[in-house]
Amino acid sequence: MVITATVLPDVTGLDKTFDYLVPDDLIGHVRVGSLVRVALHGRRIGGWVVRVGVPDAQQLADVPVDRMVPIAKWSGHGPSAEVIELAGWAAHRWAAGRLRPLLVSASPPRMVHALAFVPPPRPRPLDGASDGVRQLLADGGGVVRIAPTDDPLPIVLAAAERGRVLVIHPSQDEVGLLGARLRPSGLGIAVLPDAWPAAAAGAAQVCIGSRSAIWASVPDLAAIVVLDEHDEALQEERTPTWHARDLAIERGRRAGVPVVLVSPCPTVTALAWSGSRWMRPTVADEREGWPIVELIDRRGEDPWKRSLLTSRLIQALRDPDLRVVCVHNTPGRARLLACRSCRSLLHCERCDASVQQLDDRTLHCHRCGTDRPPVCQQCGSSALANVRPGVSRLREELEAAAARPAVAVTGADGEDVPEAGVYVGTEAVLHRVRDADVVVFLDIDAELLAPRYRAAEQAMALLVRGARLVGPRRDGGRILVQTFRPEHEVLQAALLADPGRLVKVEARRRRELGLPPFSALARVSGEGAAEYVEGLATSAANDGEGFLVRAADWNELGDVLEGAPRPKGLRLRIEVDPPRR
DNA sequence: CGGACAAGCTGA
DNA sequence: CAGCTTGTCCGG
Repeated sequence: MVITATVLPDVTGLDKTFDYLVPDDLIGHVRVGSLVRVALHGRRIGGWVVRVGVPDAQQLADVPVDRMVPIAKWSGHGPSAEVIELAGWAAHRWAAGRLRPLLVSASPPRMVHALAFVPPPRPRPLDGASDGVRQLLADGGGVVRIAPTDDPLPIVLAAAERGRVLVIHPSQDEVGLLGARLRPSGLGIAVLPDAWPAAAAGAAQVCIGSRSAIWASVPDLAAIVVLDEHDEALQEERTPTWHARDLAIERGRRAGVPVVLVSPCPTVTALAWSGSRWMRPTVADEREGWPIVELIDRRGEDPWKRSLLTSRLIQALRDPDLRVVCVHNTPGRARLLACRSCRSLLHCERCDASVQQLDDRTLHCHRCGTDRPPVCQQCGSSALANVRPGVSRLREELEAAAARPAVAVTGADGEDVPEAGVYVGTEAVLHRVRDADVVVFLDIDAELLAPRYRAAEQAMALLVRGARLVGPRRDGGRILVQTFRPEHEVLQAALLADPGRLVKVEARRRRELGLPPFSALARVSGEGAAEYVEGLATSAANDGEGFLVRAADWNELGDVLEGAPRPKGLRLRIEVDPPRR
């Protein structure tokens, strides 16, 4: 009896599987997920085995056995059959059109030739495990809301009581720290991706890693924990734009194991999934885990004298004992300029987009790249008002107001941030500065009102980052939020340490507008986008740079997106759950 | 993807 | 018509 293997080549652009004979000496080695080398079209290439067994009639009709060649080599262990199937689901869920990028994420960083399989650990109670989460896991898992400065370790331990667990955290740094903290527990710890072989052998009870770790192969998985479920870093930025939280939910469902999603500000997506299976701290405990939040109401300001430097902010800046971090998501010097004499907004002469000021001599158009001197094209005046200052201009103003040095921090900079009492930067400053007494959101409205369906949740996530940087209120942690919308549910949620206020409003809004998770959304862009959306079964709305495609649910969206031919030779980017729209 | 092969263009 | 480019097809 002949055994064949269906192999997906590890070759970009070759989205097709091929059948090979499994030679007798490799039967037993070649399994679904195995990495192999095969001959194809006169060359030798690597690939994944996606099916093994007696060939069915269809396979034999495609290529008769006497024309099949044997697999040339077994290269190493690859993703488990469970993960290969999950990748197949994900390919449809995120309209990947190909399996390869998903299998790359699921494969070991280096070839693994031997795995010493270890029997699964016996469930046992662990010191420090959370009782509440233990119960939630027994009931099938769900959402756990914690305060921003709460320690998630008791949640991880509660999951680990059940056996082997997969723990996902959006930040690789945080993964390393958590791994180190778990080591003394005596549980085997595999920090992915390096410890891929230990995880795959079952040698670790806790397998922990950042988003790609959701693809780790773990035998007899007993639970999955996703920490900081709200964090955008859980979504892959390249296409297919898979999300570790959604993969965790599906993986848990398929394996019949509980999934726990943990966050200080659970997303509407998480709560729509969990239904009534969610828990939160007591009101008092949650409040304790937040810093003091002060809203600075700017509504009384004269619109033509608007300054980001409110008197409350200046007061904080002038206190030499306070380390102040100011967040403003606008890089550069000035992003929106108005003429002081004729009061018109400056715009690009060629393409009409708003221009930004790079330095004292140059206005730059980000859209078409045109540079010109900083002069109003309406009246010729060179007196310009900075309606929306960028970070480098702000640094100068903050330094003057603070009467002490201020440092600008942007995402583009290198490693070290110089020591200072005042920092200003885009949201990157929240990752780059180690600690602070006060975090100031200079213009949170720009986030709250951003034209993206997840804007409110993204703004909330920023506030949570700020909260972590300053620490809980008992240690004097304080965040200042300058706004014209003090009644906004995001700000009220932070002010009252009650993120439920946001979710309630946001869920209703999404439902009414037919936005995810109550529908499915994708953005199609790239030079082939226009031609591609022509072929879709549904209409697509042009949003300037690309097209938005909507469907009732993910299954339907996947069908729609895969139902149209992709234009040959033209770049096409399909982002399902578009993070930037 | 990358090799094979066919069709199209050029210059002598 | 050799020599070269460009395009399409196909792989087990």
